[in-house]
Amino acid sequence: MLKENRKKYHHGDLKVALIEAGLAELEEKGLEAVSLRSIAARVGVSHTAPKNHFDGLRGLLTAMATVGYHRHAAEMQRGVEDHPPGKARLDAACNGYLRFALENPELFKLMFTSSFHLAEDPELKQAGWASYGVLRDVAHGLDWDKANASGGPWRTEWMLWSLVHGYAMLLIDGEIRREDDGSPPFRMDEIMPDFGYRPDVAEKRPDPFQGQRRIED
Amino acid sequence: MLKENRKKYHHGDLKVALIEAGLAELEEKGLEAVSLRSIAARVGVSHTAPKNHFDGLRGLLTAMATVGYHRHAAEMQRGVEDHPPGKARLDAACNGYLRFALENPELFKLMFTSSFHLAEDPELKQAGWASYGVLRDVAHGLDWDKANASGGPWRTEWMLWSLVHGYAMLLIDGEIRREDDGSPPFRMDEIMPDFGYRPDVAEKRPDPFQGQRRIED
DNA sequence: GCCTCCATATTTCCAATGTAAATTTTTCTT
DNA sequence: AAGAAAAATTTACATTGGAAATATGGAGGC
Repeated sequence: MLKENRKKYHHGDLKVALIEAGLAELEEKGLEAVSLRSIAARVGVSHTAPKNHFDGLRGLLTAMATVGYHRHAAEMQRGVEDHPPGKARLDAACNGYLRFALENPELFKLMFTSSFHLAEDPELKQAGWASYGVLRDVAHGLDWDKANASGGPWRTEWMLWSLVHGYAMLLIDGEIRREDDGSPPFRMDEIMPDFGYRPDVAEKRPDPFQGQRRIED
Repeated sequence: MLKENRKKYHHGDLKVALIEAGLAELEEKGLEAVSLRSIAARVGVSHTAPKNHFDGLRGLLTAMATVGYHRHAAEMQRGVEDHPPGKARLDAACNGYLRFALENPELFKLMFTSSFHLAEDPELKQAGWASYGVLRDVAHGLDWDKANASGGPWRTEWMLWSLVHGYAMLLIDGEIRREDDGSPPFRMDEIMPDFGYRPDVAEKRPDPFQGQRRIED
């Protein structure tokens, strides 16, 4: 998937090996503790070997974040397909969003902290758009703000995204936590307001990405 | 305010001087680029001088984050006092939340990234609670989820906090942005749903902080 | 006023990190 | 087979956070 055209050099597929090792180090040690040298050592190459494949540490983290967005999108999509359009599908997608964030907290923080990666990287941007696109698709037709329609066509999308994202962030960082243990996993409907599904507005909104959205490159 | 009892040693008030220098460096260079050495150099002391006042870099960042929470709470409170309880007051507090985040993005990220500071620091926790308390107070009596009342007594608070916090995070990181420039500042009511104010439920909810909330120490 | 004590700050040193440059090794092309 | 190109290593360097030993200067007792 991320493999290069040429097959076997000294290492074989150092690029993907570094990404995988980086992802492992990331969740083991945390975002602030990952280092180029430890990732390289994990793969068994010298600490300057990654330079042939990535633009420094930031470049490697960018590639890792890109993989993160792909998995993020897949995790949302997982629950979506089992439900018809409407509230159930929205819940499924949001629970996927939360599930990914809580199971991959360091990767999630990496994805959404632009100072750690190269935010202008085309592949990263595309993967991010694709991930947002999943959420956007399930929000399509859901109207949260019937009573107050000002604020532009993306208002509901932004509101929904803000809600899920903020909940994920506050949970990851420990700002929101349950007192009692043995509790069930956090789910989106714990804080989700009552949405209405209005098929009559389902076709009225423009696509801000204009077909640029796709998972695979 | 944060000044110590003793007044003038070699430097005078190195502790607060370091915090102020740290806050300046933070917004100038960004969260990932601040260093103990550069902060110490800015004040004009050796790079190990901070060790007498803080537990390493993490300790200094913790003190900076604590100041950040105080300012955050003050910024929210600023708009609150001009409005009566209800939607207007809520909007004012949330706009304060957003304003602070957008004007102090690096400090905001520091506050809400536990891997950068010492999350168990008592002063930090207290300041964080105080900040949340402002938001909680304006949410008191607002009922967002009339139709669906499951999820515990903090459901509306968590929902509101998630919404504001997620919007702030996505704006700071550039995930949400306007296409056209010369645009007005982001405000919360752009994504805020229609709240209802119900004085009849205003006294029913327990205080999870039980009086621990206070701005000044 | 002098002297001791101790908080404060400095100097020195060290390991770890990211990056650059030059060099070596391996693979590909012709 | 030979030269070119790619991949990886070696060496070097500046910066960082932190530890340890040392110096400094004010506070309080006499």
